[in-house]
Amino acid sequence: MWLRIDPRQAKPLYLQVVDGVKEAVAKEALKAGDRLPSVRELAATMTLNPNTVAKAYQELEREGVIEVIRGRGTFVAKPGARPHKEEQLNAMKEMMKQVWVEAQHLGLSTPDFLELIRAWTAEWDGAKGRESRGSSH
Amino acid sequence: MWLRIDPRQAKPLYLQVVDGVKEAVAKEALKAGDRLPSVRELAATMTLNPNTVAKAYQELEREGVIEVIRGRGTFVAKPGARPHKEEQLNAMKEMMKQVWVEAQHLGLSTPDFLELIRAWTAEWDGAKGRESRGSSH
Amino acid sequence: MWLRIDPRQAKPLYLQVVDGVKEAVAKEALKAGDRLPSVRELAATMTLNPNTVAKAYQELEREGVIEVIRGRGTFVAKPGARPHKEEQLNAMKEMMKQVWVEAQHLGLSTPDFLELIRAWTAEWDGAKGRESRGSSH
Amino acid sequence: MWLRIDPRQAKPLYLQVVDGVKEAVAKEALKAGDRLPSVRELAATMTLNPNTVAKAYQELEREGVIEVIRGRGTFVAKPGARPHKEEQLNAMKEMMKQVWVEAQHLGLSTPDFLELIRAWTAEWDGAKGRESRGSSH
DNA sequence: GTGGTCTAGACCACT
DNA sequence: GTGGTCTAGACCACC
Repeated sequence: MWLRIDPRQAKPLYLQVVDGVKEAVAKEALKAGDRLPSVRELAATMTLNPNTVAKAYQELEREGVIEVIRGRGTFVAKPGARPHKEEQLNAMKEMMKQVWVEAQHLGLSTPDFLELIRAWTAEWDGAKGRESRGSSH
Repeated sequence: MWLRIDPRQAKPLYLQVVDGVKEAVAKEALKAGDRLPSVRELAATMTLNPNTVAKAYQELEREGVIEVIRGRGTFVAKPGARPHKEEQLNAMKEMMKQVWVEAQHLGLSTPDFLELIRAWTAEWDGAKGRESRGSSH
Repeated sequence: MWLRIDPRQAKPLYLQVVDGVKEAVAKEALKAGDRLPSVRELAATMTLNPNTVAKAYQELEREGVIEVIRGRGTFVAKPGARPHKEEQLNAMKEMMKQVWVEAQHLGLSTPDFLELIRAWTAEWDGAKGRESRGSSH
Repeated sequence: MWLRIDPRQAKPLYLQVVDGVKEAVAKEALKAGDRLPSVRELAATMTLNPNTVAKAYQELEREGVIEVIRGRGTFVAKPGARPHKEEQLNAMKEMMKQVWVEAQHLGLSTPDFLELIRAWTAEWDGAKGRESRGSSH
């Protein structure tokens, strides 16, 4: 399964679902057109409240990651046509700044920092397609 | 002032203070040994409740960013001797993964992604010392 | 009840809660997976302010003694995987040194001192499981 | 010098002085009849406020560790004749219980725990007389 | 003056 | 229902 939920984490459950789906798509464990489990199915297999899953799906749809077709199911959307590009770039920069601040406090030099990121992205890129059983977290 | 608080953001106020101080230290707008405003002062200038500031300062002390000297005030700690290095590296990787996932969804290629980060870090590194005004957030 | 709070003691109330819970876990009056009273419940039964209990619970979570599951409650964590082992051993040694200093001032010989500790630990070990009533404080 | 003060520690400065003197006496770096520095001297060499040192000396006198002879100075008291024996034994047991609780949380077995204490006391006993330049803390 | 603790009471997000 | 955050205002120990 391309999703792992841990109720002990501080991150809200619905957000874990959102980020988990997005990660699966990024790692190509889920591809455009793939069908997602129904709200009820996912809730059952992950032992979540259906409301929690529904909220996650709503958020994913709002971000343009998935498409809900009434009566047919839920599908991974085609890339492109993502709304809010501007917003998301800003959010990304903000998150990136936080990462950078942490790196400074850990005493990482800029070259070491960039090299670390290069290695990590290589790892994640390498995981593409290979069913997303990821080393991290 | 090296701190900007926005009560409309979703991020809790005390966390904005924590991250703001850490960013100021990373950008060297605050240096080891510098005295921070007292809890009451900062609360007044930022129009926050003193308890909110106190909570932020306690968190910063736990992370080893600042040192509290009873009855005398709060000071930026010397770098090095930061506890929890392992955990913080893991947290950093987790955050970085999220950034990477977002980048994938924005359709950024890995080289473009790395170049973007390189440019951002150059910008932040360049801000060091220059009293941290501008560009961010 | 496995907790006794005395507002006349010098020790802060929230710390009494923290230490009380840790003692209950050590004496196995609380076991891994057991649910703790909710913040409001404990506050009511102990006639404390909910904020005080919340602060204690947060500290216990930071120390890895309990786990908070959002919207569901608070539970005793599994042992092992306790963070900060090193620091805690140092803190233990420091406290132990204080005990030893006191013993010297009371004129206890080292063998007498060790025998006293042996007896006390036997007493506390013996209390395990037996619902933690008695002897203490 | 048999005293080390660190204003960054959470422990109040006057208590650091109290405990430092008691430790020096326990380790026989200070012996009965030895003259202590005057309040002003100690305050100057330790860069403390004289009020802080005075408070510490008062507490030490209350506990029967030192004797102040007006016009002559302050001296380490003879052992025996310590007041509050009962109290102090209780306090010791309470502190010891805390140490034991921490040990339980670190997963130490009772024999390991006792052995650890035996080793530590041997170390401190061994330091007696040798000018108290101690490994710990 | 400093930070630390505590109470009271409110609002919110999450499940 | 749960815990998390925030405000307001008080008291205290320490320096």
